[in-house]
Amino acid sequence: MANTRWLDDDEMAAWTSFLEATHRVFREVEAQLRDEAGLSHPQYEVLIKLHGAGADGLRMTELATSLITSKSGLTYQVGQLEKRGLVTRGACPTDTRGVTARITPAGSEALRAAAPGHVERVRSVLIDLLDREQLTAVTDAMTSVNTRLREDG
Amino acid sequence: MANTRWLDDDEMAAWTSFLEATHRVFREVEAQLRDEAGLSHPQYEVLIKLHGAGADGLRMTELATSLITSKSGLTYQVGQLEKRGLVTRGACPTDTRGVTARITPAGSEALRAAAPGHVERVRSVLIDLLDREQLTAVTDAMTSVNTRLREDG
DNA sequence: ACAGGCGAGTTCGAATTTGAACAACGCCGT
DNA sequence: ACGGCGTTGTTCAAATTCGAACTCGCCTGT
Repeated sequence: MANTRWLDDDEMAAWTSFLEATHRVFREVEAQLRDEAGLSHPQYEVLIKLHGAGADGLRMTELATSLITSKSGLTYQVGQLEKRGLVTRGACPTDTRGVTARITPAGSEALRAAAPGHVERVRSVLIDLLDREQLTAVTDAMTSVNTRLREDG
Repeated sequence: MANTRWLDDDEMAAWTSFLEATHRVFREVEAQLRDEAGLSHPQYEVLIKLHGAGADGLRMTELATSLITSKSGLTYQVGQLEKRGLVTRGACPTDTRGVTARITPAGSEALRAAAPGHVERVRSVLIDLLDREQLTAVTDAMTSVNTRLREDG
């Protein structure tokens, strides 16, 4: 193996600032959702995806892939949401093995109730702290990362 | 309460790309550390901080604050590292209540062993995917976020 | 039609995380 | 010196997370 290409000052600054920011942002967002909406962030993300999917719902694997989470973790979270009546599980029409998750009216309502506080917190810990130039720069950089990482899976 | 200031397209793009990227990046980094170094990312972060602190070590609370983690979580992780001989806990000279954590030679060695693979993965999932301009833009934006969020803590 | 390989979801056990409660101590004003 | 309050670090129970193993159904080649 080749010698390690250590991070130079700029690279290290990028990594450490990224690390700190993500920890801070997620801590804040998770606290807000738990305290004000009674939802964990993973649960909120599930509801958002299912809401966007409409009446057809989504297969468990599609959901896990798009949320970048483990299959077992998703099974657990969907189970929790199902217990609370925010989500239903149904058979998949085209695949006997498949499970289709759908959001319920109660789930949509929970989302409607949670969204304002959530958005406000997202603003206060990230969006509103950046000017327009920084905002598009972040989007640009993160999109680059996502595009590359989607490829080799 | 005022009407919610919903996110416009650019703002939403920033948030969703940030969300996806952080999930992907952390998933990759954690997998690398677990598989190749037998360390969790939180543990690696503890070792890094203690390594940087030198022989004086760090108080538990200082450590928790700088890692942006909960006190109880840190107690657990330091306990794990202590079991494995990578860290020691000692009384704090200036405060009877205090506990000072220090990295051991074995801990430094574990860090030396883990670092190359870790850095390589950090490069491959983030640093090397950005050009110099994007790199500084990310640092700039994340530093803004950190500076603001450190204030009202 | 059938075997082998692959994919879908769940289950399982172990490890981890969190906030709240707790015991002990420092610090400040009186 | 002392009472009261904020801190420090740990403990606790409960919830969550992960990967590996597993079951069962799809699908391709022969």
